[in-house]
Amino acid sequence: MKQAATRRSVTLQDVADVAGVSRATVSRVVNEKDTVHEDIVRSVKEAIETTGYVPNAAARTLVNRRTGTIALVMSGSDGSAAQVFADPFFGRITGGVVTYLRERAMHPTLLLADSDSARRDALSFVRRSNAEGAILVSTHAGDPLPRLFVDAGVPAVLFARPSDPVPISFVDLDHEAGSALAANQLAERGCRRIATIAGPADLPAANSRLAGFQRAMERKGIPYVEVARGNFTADSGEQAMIDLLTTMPDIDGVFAANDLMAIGALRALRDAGRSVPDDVALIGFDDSEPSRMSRPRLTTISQPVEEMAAKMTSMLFDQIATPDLSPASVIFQPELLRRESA
Amino acid sequence: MKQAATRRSVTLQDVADVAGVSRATVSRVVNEKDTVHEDIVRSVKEAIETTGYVPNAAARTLVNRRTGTIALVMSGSDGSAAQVFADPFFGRITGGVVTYLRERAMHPTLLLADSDSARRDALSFVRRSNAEGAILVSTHAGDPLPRLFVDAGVPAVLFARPSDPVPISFVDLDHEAGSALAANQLAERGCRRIATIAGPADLPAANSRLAGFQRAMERKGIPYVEVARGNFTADSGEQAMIDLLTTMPDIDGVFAANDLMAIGALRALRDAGRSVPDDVALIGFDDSEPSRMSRPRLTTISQPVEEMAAKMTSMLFDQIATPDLSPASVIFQPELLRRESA
DNA sequence: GTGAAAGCGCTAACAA
DNA sequence: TTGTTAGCGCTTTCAC
Repeated sequence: MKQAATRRSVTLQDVADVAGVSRATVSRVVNEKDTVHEDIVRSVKEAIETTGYVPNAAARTLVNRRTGTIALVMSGSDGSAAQVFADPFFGRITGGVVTYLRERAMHPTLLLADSDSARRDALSFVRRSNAEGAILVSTHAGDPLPRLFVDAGVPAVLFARPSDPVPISFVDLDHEAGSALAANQLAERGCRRIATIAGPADLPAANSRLAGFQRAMERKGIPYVEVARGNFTADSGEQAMIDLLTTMPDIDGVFAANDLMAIGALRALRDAGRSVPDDVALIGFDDSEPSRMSRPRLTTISQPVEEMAAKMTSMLFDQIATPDLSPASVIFQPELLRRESA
Repeated sequence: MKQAATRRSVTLQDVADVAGVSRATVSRVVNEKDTVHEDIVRSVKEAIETTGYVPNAAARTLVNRRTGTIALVMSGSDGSAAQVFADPFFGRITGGVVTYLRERAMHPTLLLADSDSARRDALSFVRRSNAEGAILVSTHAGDPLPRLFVDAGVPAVLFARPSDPVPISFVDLDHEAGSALAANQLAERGCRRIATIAGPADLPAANSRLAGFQRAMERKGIPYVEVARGNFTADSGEQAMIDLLTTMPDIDGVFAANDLMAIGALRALRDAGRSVPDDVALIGFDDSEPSRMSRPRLTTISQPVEEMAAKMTSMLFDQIATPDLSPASVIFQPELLRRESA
C-alpha cells in the first residue's frame, strides 16, 4: 500500500520544489551558511514556512554524527529502581545538567542503571550513538558503571570521586572541608563535649566527612570526639543520638554527617529534654528540604550541586571534543549555612 | 582528508564481509528474524562479536521511524528553571515513567519548558522525530503547552487535568475524594470546630480539594468550615494557622491542602501550646518527605504518583499506535495515610 | 552562489 | 533461505 501523501512528512526536497531551488541550497539556508544570495534565502524561508518543513534529526545525525543528546545515567544499588529518583539530590543534579545543556540546544536522556543488564543497556545506548556522551551519577561504592564506560572508550564524567580507582573525570565536594566548617562552628560556640554521627563506613563520602571532622577538631584542641554510626536515615540518627546521650551525658555539640540523621538526632534531643542549640548545638550536612522545615531550623553544610552538575556537563563536552583528554577533577567548596541549631 | 580506518565505526557491511554473507542477512540476524539458517546465524553472531559491531540508531530511525525515545516535558511557570526539578514530585513522576519505559527498551528525554521559546523547542524536538511522543507535566494554571502539542497533532498526554479545556488525554487524582477522606477522618475523631487551609485559588487542584472537603463535611452534618488561604509553602501554612487560632480559638480539626502547609500549621499549633492530635487534629495532603519526618508524624492523603505516571505513559503508547484515538482520562483514588496527627 | 551527486548505515521489497 | 536493490532525509564535496 502506498503511503498517503498527507502522512509523509515534508522534506528538504519538498521545500526545494516550492522555492524552485535545489535541496542543497535549502540545506544551506536551514543551516545558516552565509553563502546563499539573500533573495534566495528569503524565498526559501518562505517555502519553509508554507510547507511547514521540520528537519529530520535522524537523517542529520546519520551524516554528521551529532545527536544533540547526552545520557544522564543514574546508578542506584541494584533493584533500587524508582527510589533513586525520589531523592531530591537527583533533582538538583538534573536541574544543573538541564540548565547547562539547554543553552547548547541539547537535552539529557535519562537512564537508570540498577542492574547488570541495565548497566549494559546504558552503555549500549551511548554506543549506538544515541548520545554523544554520558553523565554518571553513582550513589554507591564499588559501582562497576564508571569502569564499564571508561573501558569502552565512551566519553563520560562522574559525579563524586570513583570509589575504585578508575581513570575518569569527575567533580566532587570537599567533604573534609565541609565537616571542618562544622567543627569550627561547634568549637567557636564553645562546645567541648563533642560527638559526630557518621554515615555508613563503606561510603567514601561518609568517611571523608568523619575524618575531616576529627582532624579539624584536633586542630581546635579537642582531640577526642565520640563517634556513633548511622545509615543516613532519620531513624538511625535518632537511635545514634539516644546512644550518645547515654555514653556522653554532658554532650554539648553534635555533627551529623547528613541532614536526615540530624533531624533524627533533633527528635532524640527533644525527647530527652535538651534544648537545641542551648544545651546541645547540632549541625547537619546537605541543606535538604527537611533541614529547612525543622524547628529549630537546622544549621547545615550546603553543597553547590547545580553548579557541580553544570561543571560536570562542561567537562563532558570537553571530553567529547577532545576524546583523549586525560581525566580531570574539580573539587567544590561547601558552605556553612548558619540557621538556628548551632 | 581520509578518515582513519580505526575511527570509522563498524557497520553491517563489515560484519557481512567477515561472515561472508550479505548486509541483509546480517540485518536479519541482528533483528532476530527467524528466517535465517541457524548455521549462518551462528557465524554472523561470531562475526558481530569479533568486529564489535553496534547498530547505528540514527540509520535505523531514518528507515523505520522509531526512535525509542519519548519526551518528558516539565513545564514550570516561566523562569522557574531548575527549581522544578527540586520538587520530589518530579522525581516520583520520573520514576514511574522510567520504570514503565525500560521494559520496552525506551528512554525519556528530559525537556524543561519554562518560557515561550523553551515550549516551542520542546514541540520542535518531538516534531524532528527525536521522540515518538511527549509526556507533559504542567504545574501551573493556564499553561499553553498542552494546546501547543495538541494543535500540532503530536502524540501527548498530560499529568493533571488541563486547566483550560484542551482535547488531550490525561491522568489525574480524585482530589475531591482525597479531601473527603480527610473530612471523614476528622469527623469520625469527633472534631466539630473545623477549618481548612486551602491552596492558591488559581490552581484547579487546590479548588477541588477545598470543594471536596466542604462537601464531605456537609454530608457529615458540619455545614460550616472555616477557610484560610495559603500558597502551599510551610510559612504560609504557619501564618494561616495563626490566623485561624484567632478567629476560631476553640478549633479542633484542620485539613491543610498540602503537607508543607500542614507542617507550618503544626509549628503554629505547637507555639500556641496546642497538642496535636489531642487538642487539634491535623491532616495534610501528598505524603511528602517532610510529612514523614515531622513529630507528630503527619496523617496525610497519599497519591499513587508512580502508578499514575506509568498509566500516563501507557496511554501515550496507545496514542502513538493509534494517532487519532480520542482523548481519554483516568482518575486515580487517593488514600488516607493514618499516622499520628489525626 | 548554486546544483548534481555521492554517500551516512540501515531496512524491506522483491528476486532468485 | 539468501542476495540485490532501492530508498529513508540529510550534508557535503566537487563542478559549474
